[in-house]
Amino acid sequence: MIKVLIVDDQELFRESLGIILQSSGDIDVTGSVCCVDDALQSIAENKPDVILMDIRMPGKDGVEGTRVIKNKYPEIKVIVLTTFDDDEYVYGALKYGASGYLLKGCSLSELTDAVQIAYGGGAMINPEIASKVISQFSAMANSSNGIYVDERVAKDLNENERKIIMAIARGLSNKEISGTLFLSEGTVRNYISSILMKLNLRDRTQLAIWAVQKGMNHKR
Amino acid sequence: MIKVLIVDDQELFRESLGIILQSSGDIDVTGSVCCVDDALQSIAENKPDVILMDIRMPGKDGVEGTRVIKNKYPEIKVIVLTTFDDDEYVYGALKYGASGYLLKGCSLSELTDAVQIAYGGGAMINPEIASKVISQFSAMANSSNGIYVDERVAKDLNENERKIIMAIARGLSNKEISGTLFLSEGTVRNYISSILMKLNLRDRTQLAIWAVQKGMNHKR
DNA sequence: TAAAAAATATGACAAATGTCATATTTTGGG
DNA sequence: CCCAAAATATGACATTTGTCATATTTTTTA
Repeated sequence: MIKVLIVDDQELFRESLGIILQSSGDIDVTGSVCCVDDALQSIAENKPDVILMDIRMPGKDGVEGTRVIKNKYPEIKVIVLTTFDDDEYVYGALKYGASGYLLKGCSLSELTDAVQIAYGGGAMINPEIASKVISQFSAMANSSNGIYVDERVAKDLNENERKIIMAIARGLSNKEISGTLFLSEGTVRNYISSILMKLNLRDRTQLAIWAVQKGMNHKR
Repeated sequence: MIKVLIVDDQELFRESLGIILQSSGDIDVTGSVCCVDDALQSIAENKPDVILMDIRMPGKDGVEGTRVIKNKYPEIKVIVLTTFDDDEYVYGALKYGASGYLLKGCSLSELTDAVQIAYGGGAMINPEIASKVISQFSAMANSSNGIYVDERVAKDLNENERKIIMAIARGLSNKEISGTLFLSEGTVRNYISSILMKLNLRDRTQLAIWAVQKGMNHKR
């Protein structure tokens, strides 16, 4: 029996999904909660093998949830449930080690397949999503490469900082950046210094790596 | 009818696959060739919708093949066939826009599904491979970012050079690399200097960017 | 408008990086 | 064993990078 926890803020969806899965044979739904915090509680109690996690939720969203959970329980597999137009979330969740990505509109058998595949160490990605991943994927900041940046900090970088990061991620030197952005070289250096401080990185190379993985190395 | 071209150097595999697919109903195998060059010929004649391409082939391999074909015929879908331990190739092919990645050991129905999904604009990735993609995927080198390295030169980098590049792509300093690879810091610097020369790049940041985009920033 | 906040700049400095010429050591044929 | 090639090392050097304290300028706002 594979122990499964469902995390979704819509009670109706959550409960009915639970009932269906439960009746599908080799799946044991050990919990069904509405948010990440409740999930942590339930995990501690029941130690599920696989977690089905909605991506859009009030409070911590599924991406954050995946991060928190995989961080604390790396052995638990997380399958992310999403609607078709949730692009922004896709890469984040994969980055944190989600074992799959399923459209909410998938069939029951696809879902149970995904649970079993995830349980076995594989990953299931809906074809529709896979093509997005392939075409748009830029990178995963995978903690195994040592470059980790707090998303919240990354979020409130201002316009200039972003421009400078993009420039670095395209391989420009300080002098070139200075020329491009019409700032003195010293100012550019100061900006970089402060960016590195904020993101807790050591040098422009680490910054470039992070930025490339975030797909920030493209004009437009 | 979906027109399919098979590219694989093993004649037996290629021919039998062709026969099976042909008999599966809505697939029309318009060609079955042993190498990329022959494939280009066949494409010109038959304009297939989907190409099944082996990854290991003498001459141009499947990655190069995907690149060449997608470059000339972006509308043709390429599904890459691989064995389980072909990690090195995976990211390359996806980068060039492959519409799927299948283990050669997959079932016939998985294969026909994949063809249909690819034809419809989706992408099919074997669960086993998907998990690798998720855990190791690093980035797609999109030529629009200005860091270009001659593939032929890149190909004959030796073991140590690769190790150093990987280290740089993970954000390590020269001192750290020296410690990791048991070389003196000076030697590391010399290596880097020569790598930069070979690849025609200016500094470690550009090298890191390139390497990350090639997916070289992961252990093992 | 005056004060406060921000953006931008400067210069000094230490550390890291990249280049080069030149050893020294290791290794694989012959 | 010897030699030549390779891998590795060293030191000197110029440049770039990152940090910091401290201006100067511009913008915002009270």
